[in-house]
Amino acid sequence: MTRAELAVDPVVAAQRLLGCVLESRTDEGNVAIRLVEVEAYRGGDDPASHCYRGRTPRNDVMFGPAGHLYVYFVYGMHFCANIVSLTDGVPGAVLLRAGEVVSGVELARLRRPTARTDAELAKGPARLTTALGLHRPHNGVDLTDPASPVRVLAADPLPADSIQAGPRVGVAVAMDVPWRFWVDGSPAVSGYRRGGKAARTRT
DNA sequence: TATAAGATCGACT
DNA sequence: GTCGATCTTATAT
Repeated sequence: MTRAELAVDPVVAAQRLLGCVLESRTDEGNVAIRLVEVEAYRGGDDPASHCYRGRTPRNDVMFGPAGHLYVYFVYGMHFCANIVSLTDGVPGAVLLRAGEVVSGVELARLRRPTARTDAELAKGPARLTTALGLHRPHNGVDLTDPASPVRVLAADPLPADSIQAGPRVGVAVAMDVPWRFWVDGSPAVSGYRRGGKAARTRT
């Protein structure tokens, strides 16, 4: 996967990333995951994006070059990972929502002891991030650098009719834009959950 | 300095 | 289906 292929609108990059393989290499071993569910986030006009209100220390990498990893901490206990798209100061990213472990299954099981089936190992953004062993230090790594501990490997494009689209999960705003994309039929797709307790403001 | 809310998960009723 | 855990980040005084 090249930087140029990712330096496009996140809605395009998201569909392009479906089916691609994300590989992480650590001291513990390697894990590779085939992406089956992603979501697009855009700065500026997207109120659900972390960049909506401008550049901050947290979302800084989203303003940088495409192909870098954006890792952030949420809900006091989970990490989520994004792939930065667009560039030239225009922020955008693709949230990695779910995938199928294609290599390093044993290590993924160790990292995800609560998963009852292999399909659950990376079924959800925080689960996927945990299965890959990604943490705060991985924020900003270049996924297109062969020497990087985390990389995206290109895959053959999926047939258009196998890609489904729908509203994003867990966001309380902009629910009318179908910027969540997933591979039809994969057992690892996390499925739709409306914004829960944290997403609801006053009644 | 203080406070509110969050791109979730898993346990429990 | 509903709720609690847990803490960082951003925004308001």
